Amino acid sequence: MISSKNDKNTRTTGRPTLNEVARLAGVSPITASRALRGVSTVATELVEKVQKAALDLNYVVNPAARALASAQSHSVVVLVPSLSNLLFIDTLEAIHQVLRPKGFEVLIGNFHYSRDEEENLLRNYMAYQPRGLLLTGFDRTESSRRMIEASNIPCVYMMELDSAAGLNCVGFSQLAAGETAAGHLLSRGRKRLAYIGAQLDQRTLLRGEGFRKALQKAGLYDPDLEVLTPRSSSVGLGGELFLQLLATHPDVDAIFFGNDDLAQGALLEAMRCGIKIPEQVAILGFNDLPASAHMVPRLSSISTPREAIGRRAAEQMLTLMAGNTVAKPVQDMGFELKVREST
Amino acid sequence: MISSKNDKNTRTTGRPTLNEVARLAGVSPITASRALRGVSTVATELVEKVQKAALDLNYVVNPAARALASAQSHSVVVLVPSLSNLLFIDTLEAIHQVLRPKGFEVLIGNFHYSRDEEENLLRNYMAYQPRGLLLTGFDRTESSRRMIEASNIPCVYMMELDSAAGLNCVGFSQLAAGETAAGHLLSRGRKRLAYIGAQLDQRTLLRGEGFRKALQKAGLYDPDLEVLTPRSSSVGLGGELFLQLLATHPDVDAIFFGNDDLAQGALLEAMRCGIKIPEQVAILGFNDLPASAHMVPRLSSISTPREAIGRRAAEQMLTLMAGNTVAKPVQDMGFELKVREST
DNA sequence: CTACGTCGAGACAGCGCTACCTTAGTGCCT
DNA sequence: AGGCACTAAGGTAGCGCTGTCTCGACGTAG
Repeated sequence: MISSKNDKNTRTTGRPTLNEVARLAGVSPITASRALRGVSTVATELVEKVQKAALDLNYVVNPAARALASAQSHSVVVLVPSLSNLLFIDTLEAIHQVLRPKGFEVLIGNFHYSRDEEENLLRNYMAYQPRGLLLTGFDRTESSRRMIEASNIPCVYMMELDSAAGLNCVGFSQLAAGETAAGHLLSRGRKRLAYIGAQLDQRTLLRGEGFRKALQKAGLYDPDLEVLTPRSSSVGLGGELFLQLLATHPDVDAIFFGNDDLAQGALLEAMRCGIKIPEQVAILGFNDLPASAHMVPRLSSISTPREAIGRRAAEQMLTLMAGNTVAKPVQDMGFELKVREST
Repeated sequence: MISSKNDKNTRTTGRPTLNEVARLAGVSPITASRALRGVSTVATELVEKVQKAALDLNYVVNPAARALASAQSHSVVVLVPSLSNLLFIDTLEAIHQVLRPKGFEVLIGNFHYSRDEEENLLRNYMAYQPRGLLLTGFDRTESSRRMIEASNIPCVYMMELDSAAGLNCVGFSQLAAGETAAGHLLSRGRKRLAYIGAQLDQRTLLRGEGFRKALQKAGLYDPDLEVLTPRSSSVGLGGELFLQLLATHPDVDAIFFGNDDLAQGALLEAMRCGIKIPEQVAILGFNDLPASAHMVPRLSSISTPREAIGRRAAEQMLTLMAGNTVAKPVQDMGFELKVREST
């Protein structure tokens, strides 16, 4: 019944199959499969023969067939809240760099800082039976959480640590970053410190919280100087909020911005209006985006290890996907205060 | 032999299958398949029954099995030269927006402006038997070209038009953009016009070429005022090149930058050094990045339809993947000169 | 009332690969 | 010397889905 299948069946892909490789190498298909996957129980000599045959035929596995037979895909889903500020690009790049060489396909989803959209993406991407999930932060819908739980797919959380309870996560303490920001501005002798944050994602809020706590401790907290808006972070918005704040509170002498683009916008508006930075107002940014060091004056900022987080998270994911547990599931990658001219 | 498979076979995914949906709906598996795919030869009544059953069971197709059986994946590969300036993000987003709702999976590859890396990505991604290729520009290795040709996979080229010969492409004329830039600066009465470009990708070169041609026509072309560097485009680099050029050619009175980040860097350095923009030097950018309108002075720029290009390219791809030919394979999406304070 | 075309539904088989089990072969202990 | 654990290779079957062929039911024309 197997005999001759020499007719031109249009259902095939036309590409060489593992069977042909095996035939050419003079081994059974299953041995060829094992040889190419690097399963240990194949003699070195045979492995070489198979590899040569595969090369000769220009063979590449059919991922669909592999996924079907093994009930496992080779894809890892990464969900990020935004691509349009450069924050997550570095992280994504690093993830690619680690995962691609190991044969994993990276599926990127952008949920635009929307919990519902994240849930949607999650639901959609679950269909691909991903081997792993790389998620941003801990703030998500209950359904999302249940879906992740129920799926039993290894999951690494990126960017935050503050609410890591027995989860695998790689990031830094957003709270501590906020405290550091406050500490730095206080050390400059400032008394009227404001926080301006946009997007209002969990991380922005946590940074604000850290900032607030530090100010409370110093007895300098004023809720009026906390400007939060759900609008999305941008240079234009930064300038706008900066001017608004100064108009209503002319005595403000330091501002911590939740993201560098906001701070950059503030610097530009300050220049336009002749407001002296840092003499009148000290300005501190967050994330240390590439342009920040070139602003006038050069923007002080808290530099975040975005690339390192991506790399480490991907490495952790590899460990988890191999069925091992991670020795140190919570990885604090820290952050670094870059003091420049604006403070 | 088929009889009872009631034992817990670990090879299954554990998710509901089409068979179970069919059983619940009281139809044959193949009918269920057709019903869910929207194949026309199924009675409306049955379609509804199947859809209800699928919903009840929370059924989602197994893409691997589908791909294997139909010898067709549902993935589309998009290769872009960079993610780290915002250029291609808008395009990618638009592509996602069009392709995802149609059930296509978007695989993103970043080739970092390297032809070899693009070839590599192409080779790797070919293994997934993508249904379509969305590529950036026409400048690639001969092997890449052959691979694309041989694969017989529909392909849409984005961003450029200038060398579109019978290919499907969506973009705008980079040459014309360069000419427009020159025309604008000339209309401001400038005589010593420079072009500063980085990265040296095909598009940057084409814009330079358009710019040069226009200057030659005006009899104002000076090769010394053409600064090209393979270094990657950034705010810092822009400032650096700007200062260098002014140091060696203090008489320059207008500069067209190949990308806005370079121009932004120039504006910042100019401010730092007290160089009056546009009085001493007019500065024109390219791409109209979000921050440009907020610079001091506000940066004039040529705005490019990045989002529209992505959308249109994806739509074209849908047409091609459906087996149809595109009525208008070359789509010129144009560009728009935004005149602001810097010129 | 019969013949024929059309259309909706099902049976069958197979896409390319790998999990599982079996078999053959090796060395080592009792 | 026989049995046992262990390793290396192969045989078998099936992952979940869809392309293709087949069959039956229905409606219309002669």
